[in-house]
Order: sequence, then C-alpha cells, then structure tokens
Amino acid sequence: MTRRPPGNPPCPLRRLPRPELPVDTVALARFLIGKVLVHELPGGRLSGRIVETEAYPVGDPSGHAYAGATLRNRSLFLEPGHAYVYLAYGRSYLLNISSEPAGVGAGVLLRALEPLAGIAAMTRRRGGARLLDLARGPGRLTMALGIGPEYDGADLCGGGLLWLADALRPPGPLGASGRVGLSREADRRLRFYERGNPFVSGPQRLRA
DNA sequence: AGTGCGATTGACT
DNA sequence: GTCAATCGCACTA
Repeated sequence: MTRRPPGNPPCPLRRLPRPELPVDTVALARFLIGKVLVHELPGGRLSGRIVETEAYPVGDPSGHAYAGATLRNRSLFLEPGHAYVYLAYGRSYLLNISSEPAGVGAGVLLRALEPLAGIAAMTRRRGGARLLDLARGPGRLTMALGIGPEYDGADLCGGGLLWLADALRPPGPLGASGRVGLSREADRRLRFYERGNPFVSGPQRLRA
C-alpha cells in the first residue's frame, strides 16, 4: 500500500453531474450499479458502492407516482438525481433517486450497498450487524448511512451532504430479476444487481 | 374521523 | 421457513 499525505482522502471520488445521469428510469437503474453513495457527516464520511437497484418506471402500477403527485411522492416528480425518502411499514426509511424529466413521476430504489468508508460508524448505526448485513436491504442501507426523511427532496447532484460519486472501478456483469416484495408486476425484470456480489439482498431464488 | 395497507426487518419455530 | 411490529398516508364517509 502506498502511503498518502495525511489529510488526503484515501480515494478520489468524482461527483456525478446531473447531465451524466440517464433520464430514462430503467437506464438509470442500470447506470447506478457500481456508483458510490456518499453521506458527509461531522464524524466523517459514510459511503458505499451501489450493488442493487429497482426501477419504478412511468405507468407502473406499483410505483408511488402512479396515481399522480401528492405531498408524499412529489420528490419523484423532480429532475433526475433528487432523493425520494419515505417510511415503509412504520420502521424503515427507503431511498429512491428520481428519474425522468421534471414533472414526470418515476424513480429508482436503492436496495443494497457494499460498504466503503466509515464501516465502524455504520456498524454502530446498525446495532453491531455483520459487515455483509450492514447495508443489505433498502431499510438497512438508509440506517447504515444515516439517511432519514430530512433528505426527501434533496438534490444529490447539487453540492449537498448526500451525493453520488462515479464508480471507483467498473462493475461486474449485471443480473436482472423481478422486484422484491411486490404483489403486482412481479414478473417484470426491473431489479438489477451486480452478479455474484455478496452484498446483494433479496431471496435466494432472485439472486440467480 | 376512521380504516386499510404496505418498494421491510428482526426475532423466532 | 413463518410472523408480528409499527405509522404515515391515501381513501372513504
């Protein structure tokens, strides 16, 4: 290992500018695999490599924007790269990244991260969970990185504390499967993941 | 004002 | 593998 001068970040991370994000929902879901989600906190940086996503495109009856904009889902109608955070089952906050042009409601759910920076802090936030379980699952991911409802509507391409970085290395081959936990549209292959990555969530039958 | 229901998780058989 | 916890939101009356 090469020694670096103190104070330098161990890895160079490049912020993803909005023009580089695919506007199309499914394209964005595939694009995000391998990219890095970063949360800057006073205690240090928390980050993880995105290894699993799900697309909720326009016209999808399972999508939260399907019935039109409401106070809850309005973040899905923002330009690509905004956060849509909502509470599921009264206990877990789930993070989506909006897609499609402004005024069109669609997004991509982040389902799992491979932890990179701040692993000790993430482990504390997750109550001492094992490394493999730190951010494996959409609710676990937000708990590990300290992402809550205060980030609903935040611009991840806008210079804030929560942001997207380019991949440190190219992702391996992508797998595709049906989405997890849906009663409707379960057959559509809108879940994407890095094949063989142990940090991917989901039932075994969906791993393939 | 009341009701039903999740894009889940962790504990338990 | 099964199952209950938990609460904001959308919808009905």
